[in-house]
Amino acid sequence: MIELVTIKDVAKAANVSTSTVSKVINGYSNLSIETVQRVNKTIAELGFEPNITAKSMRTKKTNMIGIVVPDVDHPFFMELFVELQREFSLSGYGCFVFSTRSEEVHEMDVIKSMLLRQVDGILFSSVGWSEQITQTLIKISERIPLVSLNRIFPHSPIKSVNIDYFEGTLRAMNFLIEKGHRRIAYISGHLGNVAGDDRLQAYRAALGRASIPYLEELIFSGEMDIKSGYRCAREMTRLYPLPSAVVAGNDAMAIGAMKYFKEKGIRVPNDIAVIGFDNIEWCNIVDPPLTTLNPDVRIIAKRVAELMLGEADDTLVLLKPELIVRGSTDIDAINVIDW
Amino acid sequence: MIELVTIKDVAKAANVSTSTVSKVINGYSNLSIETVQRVNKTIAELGFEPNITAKSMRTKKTNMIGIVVPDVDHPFFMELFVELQREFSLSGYGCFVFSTRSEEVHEMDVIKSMLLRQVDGILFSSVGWSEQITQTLIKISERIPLVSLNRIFPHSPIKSVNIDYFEGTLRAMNFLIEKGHRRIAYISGHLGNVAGDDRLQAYRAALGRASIPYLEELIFSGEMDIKSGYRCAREMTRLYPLPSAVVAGNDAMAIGAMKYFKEKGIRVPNDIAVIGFDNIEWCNIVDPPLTTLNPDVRIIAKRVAELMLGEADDTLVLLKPELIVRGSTDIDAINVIDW
DNA sequence: CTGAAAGCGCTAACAA
DNA sequence: TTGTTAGCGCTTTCAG
Repeated sequence: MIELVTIKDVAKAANVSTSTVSKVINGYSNLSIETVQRVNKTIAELGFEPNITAKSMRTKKTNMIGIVVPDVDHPFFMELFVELQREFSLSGYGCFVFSTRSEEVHEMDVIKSMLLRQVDGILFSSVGWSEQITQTLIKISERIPLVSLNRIFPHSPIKSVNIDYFEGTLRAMNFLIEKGHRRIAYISGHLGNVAGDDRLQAYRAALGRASIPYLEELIFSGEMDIKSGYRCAREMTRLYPLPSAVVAGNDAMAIGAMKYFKEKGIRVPNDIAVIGFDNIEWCNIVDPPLTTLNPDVRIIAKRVAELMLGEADDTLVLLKPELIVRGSTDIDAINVIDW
Repeated sequence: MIELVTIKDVAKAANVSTSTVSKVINGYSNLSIETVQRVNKTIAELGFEPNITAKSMRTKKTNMIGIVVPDVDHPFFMELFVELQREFSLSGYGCFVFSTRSEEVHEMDVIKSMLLRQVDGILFSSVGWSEQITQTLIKISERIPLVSLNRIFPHSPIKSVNIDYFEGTLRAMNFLIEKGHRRIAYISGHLGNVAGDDRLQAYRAALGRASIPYLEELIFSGEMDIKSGYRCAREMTRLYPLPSAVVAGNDAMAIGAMKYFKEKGIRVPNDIAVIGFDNIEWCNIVDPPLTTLNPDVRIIAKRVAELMLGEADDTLVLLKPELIVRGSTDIDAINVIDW
């Protein structure tokens, strides 16, 4: 089961050369059936398992994909990681995850350790726009497939899979505006971070189209986590009048905000409607269930794998998230769960 | 930044032999200061990075740890993984995660892929008690360090880190009994799974000590996830009278149960008190916040790393979880969050 | 203190 | 159809 038998041992036992064994292992065609059978039998008998490290060294392929996310702890990236792992394992690849902890300073370190591990491909989810990192990534992409999540690198071999945050946020805003909301707050990710910017633009655009003035005071900014949402909500309650709705850059912040509102007796959605982004599992657990945009992690993972493994010709994928209406915006939303 | 410069290039450029470069890299002592400096300078100039694969091949060490959990999706294992990764990276190790999806049938596959990847150590969280797996693990443990989570392998080199589920459950039960609860339900993990058994025993023991009869009808069993908790709660409401408290094998099931109660207008803790196990982040988010047992993931990760890397002499670690009282058992629990 | 040489386990021309 | 040979990039005796 667990041993140290090498290709050499197999060769000797089967009375063939090591290269023949190698060919059998790798399924070459020009081999006599008889030989193949004999070698396979010996392999089974000796319990031989090819040494992947040695193989990697020769072929310069590790069959490992590096996945870089801002935050492994975050439910969205967690769910994404699980799907990616599933997806890549279908093609015989393993996955490493690395977290930049949402800080640009860590991005270079993470890149270094992946390169050190000789990954065959990288999925990179950027935090910021640092020129140095950008150049490094472009350079890397000339050697190994690099797919970027939610950031486009023009004029480079870097392909990208993007959630259409603009469209998503627009949908959320239009939904609220159609319901009559006029005073809508926005809880953004860190401004200047990749995670923050275009969602906020969509917020502005939607207001513009509805001729609602953009008010600086309605914009809050956090770190994409529950705690930040909670804090932003606290800030928000200093406003008078309170906004009638709030859109958050992701579910975690929306959930944090809902928590604060609940503590203060502010009712969701009666006093304030809330919309998140990501459709993480917890949207269904919180009370009321959270209305959100669903980017469909499964599809994302599939597209990423396709681009990475060269199974698709696209170089840029843009995924439009679907609005999922639940109790945090509609008091009588029917939230059927098939449990 | 990203290159293909080898030890050979460095050697040539620095006018030394490859073995000298190797020695410099690995910090050998018997080298003239002058040489070391020159080599280091060249290394920097050429931007040389040692090829870890080649190194692994020679040293037969990959510096990778394999982590096997029943379910990566599960918040508890997620949090554990993050901590383990942090902990092991301190010693220069990377981590793979593998999920057995809580099914014994997948355990062997997972073991195989880890072995194929030549991991230097394994953390294994068992699902069941299969004899075949047991034997395989013992065999592996004779070659590489194997640490088991929550399961003890007597008479083998397998060390283990264990959460004291018995003690924890006892604490939960005693807490409830002291508050006057007599009719206490229990939501267990799958019986026959490692995750299920001793917690249920503690439940029984606590009842026994308080001279409360054990009733089969108060025992429910699920799959350790939210959905299961929800379903068990649904079953439970068929009972008359409703139990005044329920203890769940983990937080996810407790949270699922709370969700069902909420939907049915059964108030927690007024109508029924709820206690979970794990102290995952979401305990603070749900409403009311969930009383639970805290096994301290951070400590677990630390101990695991110690045992794995041979930094501790223990062979068995037993961690007593602390009861954290929140609103799901005490209507006026003060749940201070330092947000 | 430094270098030559052998080899980790495997693959891939190239020959036979 | 099969075997010979030459490494991949690094470490590690062992000589010098």
